[in-house]
Amino acid sequence: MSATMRDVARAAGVSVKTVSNVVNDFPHVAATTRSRVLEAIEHLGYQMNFSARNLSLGRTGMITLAVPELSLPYFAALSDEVIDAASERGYTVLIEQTGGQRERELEVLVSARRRMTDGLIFSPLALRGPDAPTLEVEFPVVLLGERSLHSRVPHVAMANVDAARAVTEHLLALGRRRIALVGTFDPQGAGAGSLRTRGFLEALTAAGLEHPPALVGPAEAWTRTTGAEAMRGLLDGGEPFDAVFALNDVLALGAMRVLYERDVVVPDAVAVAGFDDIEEGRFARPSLTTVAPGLPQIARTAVELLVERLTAEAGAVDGPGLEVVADFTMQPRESTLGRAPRPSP
Amino acid sequence: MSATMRDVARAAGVSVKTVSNVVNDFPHVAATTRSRVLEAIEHLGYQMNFSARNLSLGRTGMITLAVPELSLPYFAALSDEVIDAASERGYTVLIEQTGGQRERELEVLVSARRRMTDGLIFSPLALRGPDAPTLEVEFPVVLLGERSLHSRVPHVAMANVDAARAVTEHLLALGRRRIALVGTFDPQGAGAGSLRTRGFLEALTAAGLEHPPALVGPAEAWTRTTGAEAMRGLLDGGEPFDAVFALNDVLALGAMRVLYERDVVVPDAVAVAGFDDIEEGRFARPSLTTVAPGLPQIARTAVELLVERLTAEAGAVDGPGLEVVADFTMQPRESTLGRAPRPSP
DNA sequence: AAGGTCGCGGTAACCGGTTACCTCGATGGG
DNA sequence: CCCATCGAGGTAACCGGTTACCGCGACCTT
Repeated sequence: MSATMRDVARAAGVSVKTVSNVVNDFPHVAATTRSRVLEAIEHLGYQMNFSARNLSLGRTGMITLAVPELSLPYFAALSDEVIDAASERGYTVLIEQTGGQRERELEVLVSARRRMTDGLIFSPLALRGPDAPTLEVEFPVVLLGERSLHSRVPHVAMANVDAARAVTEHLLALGRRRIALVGTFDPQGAGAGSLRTRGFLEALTAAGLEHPPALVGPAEAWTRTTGAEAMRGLLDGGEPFDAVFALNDVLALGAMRVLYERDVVVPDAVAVAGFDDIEEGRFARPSLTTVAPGLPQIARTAVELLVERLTAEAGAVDGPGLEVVADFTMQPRESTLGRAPRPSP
Repeated sequence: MSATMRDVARAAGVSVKTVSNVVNDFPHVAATTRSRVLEAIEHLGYQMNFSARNLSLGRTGMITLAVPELSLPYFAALSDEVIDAASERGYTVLIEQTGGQRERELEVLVSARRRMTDGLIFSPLALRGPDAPTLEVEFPVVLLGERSLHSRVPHVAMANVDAARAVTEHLLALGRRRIALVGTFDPQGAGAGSLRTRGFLEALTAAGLEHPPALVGPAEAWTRTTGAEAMRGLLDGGEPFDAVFALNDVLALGAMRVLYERDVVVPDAVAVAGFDDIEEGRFARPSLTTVAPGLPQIARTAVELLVERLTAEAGAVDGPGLEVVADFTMQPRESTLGRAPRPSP
């Protein structure tokens, strides 16, 4: 079908080695030879066969990014950033959707598809401590999430506890005292939700407050729909509250929608805060107070760490469970502060 | 490093052909032989080398999906669906972001990275009629968009004109007469925006109305931010309007945000409608009237058409510029209808 | 002028699968 | 009882790159 390196070599009157030297920008090629080869390539419309190169080199130049679901804005934004960062380093990204299901998350680690790539950036949702040994695989892995899941694999983490505490302190500083939590209440776990819940409880405790169990709107999956359901449950439960901390932004947006439907004014009656700083929140009505977890930094760091391991000399030993924690930034907006006063014209 | 097929063959006391027969589920393998091979595979922890298989087969089992940007909700949802549909057919998806820039869109067609995959599902934004010849490539391509761009490549299109006419008719039926357009006004072009604009103008014309040029809020890129800017321009322009048709949902959401900031009540003073039916619109305040372009159908059809071409016998000639148009559905919501009356308890 | 060095490029083995072609033994029909 | 047929599995060429190793001429050194 299409031309091979041998064809090019023949056409240019050189050997395949020389052609290879040219296409790979090797130094020792005479200028005249180089141009002769390039001309032959142009003439024949030669395109390198990547499967052959990959087989020869023993690597593919691709990495897998495993996320729960692309239609969740946070993961779409994450993928966007990872693709760009990887692209800058010459890597191509293959996205795997796990749906946040434990079974599918485990499969990502062993699937045939994974073997087409050199390494894995993994954002697990359902994996628990006991699954840690499964992460002991023979290819480089970088985890997005806390080290608590596994101590020997590099992690890029958010400051979940600190950021959640900051958000909660923000609500407390505004005088809110009965803060409902939207999301799974599981302060003992190791996932992002558990850590954010811990930060939330820490802030309450520091303020001398307790958290009544009735002020939890449970949401297993983190979507707008489950956020809405959780809020309906809270409102129907009858326990009064003057603020809501949702474990992420889509939950918060789902909750805000229900508050609107039930004529509960935000933030006058109930202040709402989320987590993630997805763009949607900036344009919501009211705009959503949240915390930016440093997504660009997270994506770039993850790619850097992975590429570092991919290109490491055989002798290079990776450090003892490296963990990078990204910087976070509070984003106070209308859903807690209220609407900015309109300048009178 | 890791075991090869030859190692497995040796361990099982058979030939590589037999191992290959086993792993590929060939029929003529005796049960005892099969189990012996499987045992050896298990024992050695054998994993197939995909680069070698790909080289041998001349295909990779991967397809490229080229979209403008993953952080745009519509394309995130599209990617989600395409990945799942491809996965069901045994294909892996590699996502390429073009940023909607013509240069990068053209590069997708020739880039080294593309050559790692067997085919391309392409959602171009900036390509124009003159670029059509570039689409004449030697690998299968399925375009998302109208056939107008190129007649010999299969297309999966939305009913852009009809759907936009339907949305506009909906606004007209509600008594709105001065409808602003948010997005690029270019009824002559071939892109989605132009087609939607045509449908919009058709509906106006049919109602005996003209469209004053002042009622255009231009937005080159289709994002919340540009939608907001366009709306500011419209409001500052002073030309009164009682409705807005935004060429897609994120534009509409950006516009609604500005209407809120300027104390313009939606839909009482201005009704707003979008296009795409992204989930965000269902949870917006007010919820966004829009039209669902049949995204799942589009994604599945595109994958089907591409896979069909990838697996086609050499003799199979593809039809003369196949075009599939997905079904659309109006989604009237609060941004045009107003808030549903609360049932009194 | 002989030997050394360096730049340039050729030859062929190798990466790890797939598969055309072939062999061999068992079964069955005449 | 012999040969045709068929199922099972072996052998080796091939996919198209990379690269270790080697040869050769030109220029430099002393």
